[in-house]
Amino acid sequence: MDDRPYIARRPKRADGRRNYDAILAAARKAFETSGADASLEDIASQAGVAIGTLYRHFPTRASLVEAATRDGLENLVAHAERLAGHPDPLEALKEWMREAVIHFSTFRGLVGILAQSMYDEGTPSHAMCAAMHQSGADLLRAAQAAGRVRPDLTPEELFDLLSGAAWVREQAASGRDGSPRFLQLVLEGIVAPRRD
Amino acid sequence: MDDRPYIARRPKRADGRRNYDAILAAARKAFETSGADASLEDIASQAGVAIGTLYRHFPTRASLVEAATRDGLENLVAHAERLAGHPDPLEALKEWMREAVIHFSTFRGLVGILAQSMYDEGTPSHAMCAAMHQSGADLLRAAQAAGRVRPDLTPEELFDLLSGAAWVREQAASGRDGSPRFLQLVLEGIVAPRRD
DNA sequence: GACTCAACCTGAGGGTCCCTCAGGTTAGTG
DNA sequence: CACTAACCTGAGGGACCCTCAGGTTGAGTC
Repeated sequence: MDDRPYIARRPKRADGRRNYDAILAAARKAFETSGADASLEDIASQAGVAIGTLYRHFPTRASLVEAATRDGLENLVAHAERLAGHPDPLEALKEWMREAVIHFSTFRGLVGILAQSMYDEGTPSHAMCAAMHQSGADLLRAAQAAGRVRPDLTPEELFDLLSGAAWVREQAASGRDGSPRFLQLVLEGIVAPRRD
Repeated sequence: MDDRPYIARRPKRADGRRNYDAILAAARKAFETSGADASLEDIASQAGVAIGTLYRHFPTRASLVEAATRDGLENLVAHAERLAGHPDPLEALKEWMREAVIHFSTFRGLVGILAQSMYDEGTPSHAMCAAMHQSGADLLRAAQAAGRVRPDLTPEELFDLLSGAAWVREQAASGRDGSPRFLQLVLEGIVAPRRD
């Protein structure tokens, strides 16, 4: 009947809100150190709460991930709006992409979830991803209109490049990090070819 | 004492070889449909063998993955050697990269394992990855020597690009597949800039 | 302050998967 | 045919997942 994705809402009762916040804090910490497949039972016990309580507030792992990353992605969208008026649309796009890659690789496994959510409605993070898609597409279009980015690049391709860069960054989290270089190469690859 | 990675060897006794092969065949099928984290117990039962037998031949999941993908990666290295004499070194590099991306994304989760193995000795797939690294580096160097690829690109960066492309391909396995386009963009991005 | 009840919490428990290991079986050799 | 190293089995303990029956409590109402 109602197959909309479950988006965790901050509950109404005081004890509910307390636990919700504690779980979220524990989850952020656990995701950071163990990746998106951190043990939910560990998170619950770290939050000082029984496992059933965690499931009450966050019925799926995806809904917990969504709640844990919502702020960061909201900031990303907000930043895109600020950048919309930038005098140099290519520079604006580049800066946004750099920031996006960092957010996408906040913890191991996140970029996979986001890539999944991007085109799969019925996923908790889909709404946020759609908003980001919009932001990225706008910045891209502006840079293309100014003739600064190859005109055949689509927003979907842009996000593939972004996701790839974020994945490389997340892989390299421990050790050699080639991701700034990766994005650099990608960026240099998508600028409009100079006129002959 | 001996912390070399465990590489599965084809066993000596006839029953051992039979089971080894059956497990490998079942594993290939399971990885293909369920990804690298397919259930080992399913694989064992699919092979008509008890779980202990699977662990006897393949003490770790990584060793099973290594055995299941060894052939494909060996082919990739062999292909590189054949391409070494290609008249157009850029075309040779491109073709090899296209093939590499396909092999890296044989099943979901493989490219992550390979990226891990690339710089982590003590991993079953490390030997194969090192060989591939060599192959790729040779083709890259040749294309650079011919002035066809930007000279500042390192082999490590090449493999980051390849892995990123493979990851995007593996993500999109079900549905929209942007991977040929991804690699295309990358390839166009790394060619040497035309002289002014 | 007592009452009410929806919201909330708990943790036992059944399911899946991981990996180990003690004990039984068998292929191949002399 | 006897011997043994190689091989096989599957029970079992541990981690994690997720559900649900039953108990507790915050907050509104009188």
